[in-house]
Amino acid sequence: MRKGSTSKTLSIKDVAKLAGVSISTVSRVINKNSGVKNRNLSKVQDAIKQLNFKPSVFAQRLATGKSNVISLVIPRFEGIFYSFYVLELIRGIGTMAAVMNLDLLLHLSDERSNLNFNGIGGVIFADLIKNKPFVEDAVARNIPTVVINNYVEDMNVNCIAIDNKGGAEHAVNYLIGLGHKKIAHITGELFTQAAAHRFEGYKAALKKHNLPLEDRYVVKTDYSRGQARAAAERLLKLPDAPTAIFVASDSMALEVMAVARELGIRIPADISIVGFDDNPSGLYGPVALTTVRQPLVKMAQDSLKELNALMNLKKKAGVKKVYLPTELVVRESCQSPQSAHT
Amino acid sequence: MRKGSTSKTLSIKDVAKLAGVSISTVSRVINKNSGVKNRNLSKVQDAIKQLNFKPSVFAQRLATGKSNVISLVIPRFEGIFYSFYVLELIRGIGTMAAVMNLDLLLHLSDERSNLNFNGIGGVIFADLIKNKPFVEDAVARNIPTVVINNYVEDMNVNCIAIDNKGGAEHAVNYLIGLGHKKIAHITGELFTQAAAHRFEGYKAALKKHNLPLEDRYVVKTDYSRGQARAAAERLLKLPDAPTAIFVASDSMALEVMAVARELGIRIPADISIVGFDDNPSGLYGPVALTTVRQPLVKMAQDSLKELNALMNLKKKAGVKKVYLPTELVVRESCQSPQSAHT
DNA sequence: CTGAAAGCGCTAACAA
DNA sequence: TTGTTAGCGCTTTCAG
Repeated sequence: MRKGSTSKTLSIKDVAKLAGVSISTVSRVINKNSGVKNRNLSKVQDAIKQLNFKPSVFAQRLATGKSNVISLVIPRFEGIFYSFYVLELIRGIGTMAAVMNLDLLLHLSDERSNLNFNGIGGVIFADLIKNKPFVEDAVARNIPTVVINNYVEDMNVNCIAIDNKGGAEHAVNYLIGLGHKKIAHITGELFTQAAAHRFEGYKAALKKHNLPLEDRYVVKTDYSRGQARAAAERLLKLPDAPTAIFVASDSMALEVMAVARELGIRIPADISIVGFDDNPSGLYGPVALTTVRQPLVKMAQDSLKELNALMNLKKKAGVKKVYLPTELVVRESCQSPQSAHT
Repeated sequence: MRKGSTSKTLSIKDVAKLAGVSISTVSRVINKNSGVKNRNLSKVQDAIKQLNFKPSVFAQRLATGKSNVISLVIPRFEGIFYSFYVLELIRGIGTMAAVMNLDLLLHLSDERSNLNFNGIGGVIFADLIKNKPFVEDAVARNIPTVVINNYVEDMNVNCIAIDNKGGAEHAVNYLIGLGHKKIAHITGELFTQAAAHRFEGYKAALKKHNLPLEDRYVVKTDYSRGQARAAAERLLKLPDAPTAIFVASDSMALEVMAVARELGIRIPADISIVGFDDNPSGLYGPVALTTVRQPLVKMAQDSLKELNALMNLKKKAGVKKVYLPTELVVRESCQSPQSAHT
């Protein structure tokens, strides 16, 4: 704790002196409290402008016991930063925080982190790879907390998650409806709930239609394009190759499409591909990718609204746990299998 | 300023009471000050552990006048969030901040933002789209400040930038060395310094080798894949099509390669492509992308080191302005033009 | 409508 | 080696 730098801080006192009023009056102006005579109001406003004064949020925090600063905790593991999703999240939350006049602390945590939520107004956990203990800490400290992108069964905490299972199921049902029977799945990092649930959705859809779950049609990856490429090669070269592949992310799906093209396999004539994310990159390329859209920005915004509500509540409210629905975006990368045609 | 939530804060007093010592002793333990008897030391440590106490950084800030919190300011314009670079930056700075025990505030700013640096220990500005006024404010307030990804000529502020011009020049020189004479350039968003400098590097290389700068070989874009696609189509269908294209970002270069492939144009036999970024995505695909590597993570880390140094200085040091060198990564997407062969 | 004064949680002299 | 106390910059009763 012995580091940092000083800045000869301009204080409310300086403003008061310049305006010829007491510090309380200045405080009232800063806080837009009604009940300041117009004459004084403008004197203070002028002084503030002239000095370019901004109040210290630290002092405000201390005096009020209230905090506008919220913390966004993102687990720091390799894979997470290669995902479309983190950036969308940061963007959504960052923008919303600015709108709501909240200060956003960004914490990239790992199991060795020492997060200090003391004085923090609220916390958003994005995913829950190894940081359940931090969530417990935040909850124990009575700090408004919401977990996103992870439906939390075993803790009494608010959460907003994407219905990954439903989305995956929907996608695979769609393929089945098209007539596909040999449907492969390229998973993401299965220790993330999202990837695990997508896998489950895949299995559920197969089961529902009495299609067998075949080991050789499931390839597990870490979400990287490299592993997606390897997975695609493996699947496409199978003697009894699948006629459709459900891929756990768009960026991997794009890689799969690239591999197919290189192998002279036509999309969607020879193979159908469905991704997950609705990453704008999927729109370009020769064949627009059919995918599952997840409301990432909505999740980000909802979490902040929820947090804000919690922060303004006096009493503890019961926790809310929600799944946000996904949407299948049908574009050009799927069709009925050839065999079903000819 | 009237929002936020309270958390009945556990204070140093509670620890003191439980440990049976005075608050100063507790403070000494927290700050690892030597001169606390072992017996008391462990009593306090036990109490801290038992209560799960963490000191309030706000109170610490107020008492010491020093701040561990730094602010990362990123301009919020559409394009910036589609870039590889922002994520790398956040990752680099976020990780480094954790290591250095600094709290990282994330500010997505636009011209209407009202950034309050009062009490902030230091600021990093990533890029400088429309927020020069904020930089001026920070500097005026004597807050340690460093600007990254933008070489600032007209302000007395530290900056660390990538040598975009040199990198671009190097890339184009390489193409020229290979025998190319008809070299096109797809730019990024030219109001970013990076894109502008890359364009300048392109022009400088042409000029140096007495190659004409042809309007029809330069296409301006916003860095998006969509516009890259349009640009590629336009260039590749030109009657007198270029034999090489220098593209201002890897993600756009990948799109260009995709278009070429769709058009039956071989890479690198028919056209050579060079990107910029060293985005790992460039490694996959049928032809690995030759590109210019920019030390983004180093830039992020250096900026934080620099900032930390500034924060620990008592006196103002002279400002440092540096360009970080790039590196041409030769992979498979370039070769001598056909005409020069046959 | 305005000012004086107490206090938020902590640190840093200063005393003891 | 430890405790007492005066602030840090701000908000918020409570008088006036």
